[in-house]
Amino acid sequence: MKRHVLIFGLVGGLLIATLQYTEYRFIVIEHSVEIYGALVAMLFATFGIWLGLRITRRRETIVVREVLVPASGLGAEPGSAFIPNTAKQQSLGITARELEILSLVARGLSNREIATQLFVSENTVKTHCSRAFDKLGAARRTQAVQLGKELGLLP
Amino acid sequence: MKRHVLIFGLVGGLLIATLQYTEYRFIVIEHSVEIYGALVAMLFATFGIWLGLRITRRRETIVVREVLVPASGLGAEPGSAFIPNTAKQQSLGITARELEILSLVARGLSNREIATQLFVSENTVKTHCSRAFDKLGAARRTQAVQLGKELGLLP
DNA sequence: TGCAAAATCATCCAAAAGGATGACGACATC
DNA sequence: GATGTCGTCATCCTTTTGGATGATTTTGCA
Repeated sequence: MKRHVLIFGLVGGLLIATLQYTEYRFIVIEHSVEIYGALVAMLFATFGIWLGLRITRRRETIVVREVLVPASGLGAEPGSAFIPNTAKQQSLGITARELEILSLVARGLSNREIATQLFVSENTVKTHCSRAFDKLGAARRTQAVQLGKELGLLP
Repeated sequence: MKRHVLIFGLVGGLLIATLQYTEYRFIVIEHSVEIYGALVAMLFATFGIWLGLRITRRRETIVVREVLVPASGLGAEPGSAFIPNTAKQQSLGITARELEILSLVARGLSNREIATQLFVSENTVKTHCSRAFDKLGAARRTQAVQLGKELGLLP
């Protein structure tokens, strides 16, 4: 991958150099600038396409998908209950309430639904969400959920 | 495919025209030809790469092999790679593309980020999302992610 | 080669979510 | 009593998401 960029820079520099050199030999021709433009455009277009082909060559993927029958546990591991990472929570300064709301977010509830369920206003939910997102470094609720799961804050 | 060639020609023509036009205004600057060359080169290189990436998108051979696995834990098992529940996916009529976008949603990406990453427009992402949500019976992306995980479609 | 499914893109509109900021009361702690 | 944290709520504004719908293109397959 890095090699390609190198080649790219090389070819670019070479072309520029060639351009500068040939300028003094053929610039006398009328409209040669346009011709230059077209030439360079063609060259780099083909090169770009080639590069695109190169770096995406590994598209021929054979995907073997194994289908498993959902016999017993669907997602829920029997016997092992979720244990929240309280240390991480504290180090991030996430309050219990914020985590509670975060877990409801993770369940796919909207702010309004969460507000109804917790008997608070939607604004309050939004505030908690904002603070939690901020502490997690998330910009969206989906991202917050993902981070929360990665950090062991959510099941 | 034909449209791409058209766009190519159009951009090319436009660039040449612009070149010709600007020539009479800035050609007085020393070494502007080189600058022109570099500019045109850059433009067409990016365009070429884009085109290359576009036309070589997605070419995978999917081999669905039905293997019955003693379904024990569908949750996060350390060391074992995630095996998507293709049966469930098919029964819900969720396409590969939709699932692909769904997995990016689950990673916490916004529609715009997904669009950028997959080289498609934001509208397309939204369409895929809508269809996937519809098939999953989800009203929100967070809910879709949760359902997707419960159904074994997402890791 | 022609059809059907899938993918792509667009527009319009409504709802949800997010950011910034201020405020107020309850409670614990110093 | 002053201070600080937490939970609560609000307003204003912007961005993101979602829904509905239609069109075009690409692709896989019979």
